Amino acid sequence: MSKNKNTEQKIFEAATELFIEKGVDRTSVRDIASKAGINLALMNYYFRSKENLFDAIFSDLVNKNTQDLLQILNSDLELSDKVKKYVSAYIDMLTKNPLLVSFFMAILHRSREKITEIDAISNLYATEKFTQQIIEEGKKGSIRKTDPSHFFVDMISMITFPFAIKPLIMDKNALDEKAFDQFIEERKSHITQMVLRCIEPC
Amino acid sequence: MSKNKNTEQKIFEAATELFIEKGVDRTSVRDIASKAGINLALMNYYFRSKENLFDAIFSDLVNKNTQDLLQILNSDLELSDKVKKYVSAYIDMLTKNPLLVSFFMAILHRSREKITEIDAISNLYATEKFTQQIIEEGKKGSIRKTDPSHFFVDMISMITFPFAIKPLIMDKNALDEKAFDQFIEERKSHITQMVLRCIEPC
DNA sequence: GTCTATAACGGGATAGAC
DNA sequence: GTCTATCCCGTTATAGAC
Repeated sequence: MSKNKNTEQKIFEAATELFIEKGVDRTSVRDIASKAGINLALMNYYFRSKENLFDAIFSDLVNKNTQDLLQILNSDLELSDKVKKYVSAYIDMLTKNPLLVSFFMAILHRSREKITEIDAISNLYATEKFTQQIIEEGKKGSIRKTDPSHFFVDMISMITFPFAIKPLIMDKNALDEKAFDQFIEERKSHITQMVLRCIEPC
Repeated sequence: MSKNKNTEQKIFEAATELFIEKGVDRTSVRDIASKAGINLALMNYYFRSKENLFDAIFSDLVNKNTQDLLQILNSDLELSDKVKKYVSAYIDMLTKNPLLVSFFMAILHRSREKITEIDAISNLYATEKFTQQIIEEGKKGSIRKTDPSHFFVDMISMITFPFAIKPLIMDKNALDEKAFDQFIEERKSHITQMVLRCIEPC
């Protein structure tokens, strides 16, 4: 945006947008150079290759968009407040970046061999505190005994998957962009109530 | 497999496997021809282009793998039996084709502009009968009043999403293939119980 | 650091013989 | 129908001048 950004940053940002929008394999380095307003040789000067640039971008995207969410999970909040806040913050983040899930899924298919070697990925599931909380409250009896793995998978499935299939949901229910956002907004309380109801003590 | 298969079929099957395994954009027509044991010119003789071949394959994959599931949803089964059977059949299908969700998600990112123009896609949500059932049972009071759109999205999210993030689940929980299948198998009853519990009358 | 020019390759698609 | 040969284009990456 600003003219004062250095070249490396301009390349990085242009590539980020294009990768998310068109996909890595359908974005050429010429596209990137053109969007960044520089020559394509500079791309190779700053990043050694397209794949290298992609690795950097992907790690950055993961880091940037998961820090706040992780902080919530590992906070000292009471469980139901934590779930409510997590669901809401997650959905807000994805609403601001509506293609992020879809892009991430595409990468998970494209690069599944190397995906777990990316350092930033462990950020996605550094949920020890949250896990412990569920186990301990289960022991205390304040919630039903719950498998934290399934519980976590349930939550992120219901939060993120609708973004991945957004075009299908819009088509099926004849929604425009605004109505889709409304549908997603409804899911905040829907998901929260749902997962909390299922761990209520018997 | 059999030597008697005609060429068109051999191309179709080779391409299907490669597309699912490596992704459409990372599969070349030379890869396809080689795997099918024919020359690449034949690919263009039978299908006009790679993109055309892909369209045919994608529609076929959707049709082939959703018919049984749709039949369950639109059957006369009682709601809780229907959900149980649907969840189980869906998970069985995906367990047999473990890359299908991931591939489908990648396509949903790659081809999201044209995805809803594909005829076979409407198969995915021809769920009128199921929808009606939820509304009517809600009115009768045999279940809680439930928004069928959210209910359906919840179900397919919890069923399918774990397959899309399989490498992450395996890494986080230190699972091998067998343990992952076990985790998925557990989800059959887990998901069924969860969604049914949430529509129990108040 | 930034550019132009180009190398080196692989891609999809087609012509034309058989 | 099936093949070989080839076209033509876009791709990533690099060499080398400034």
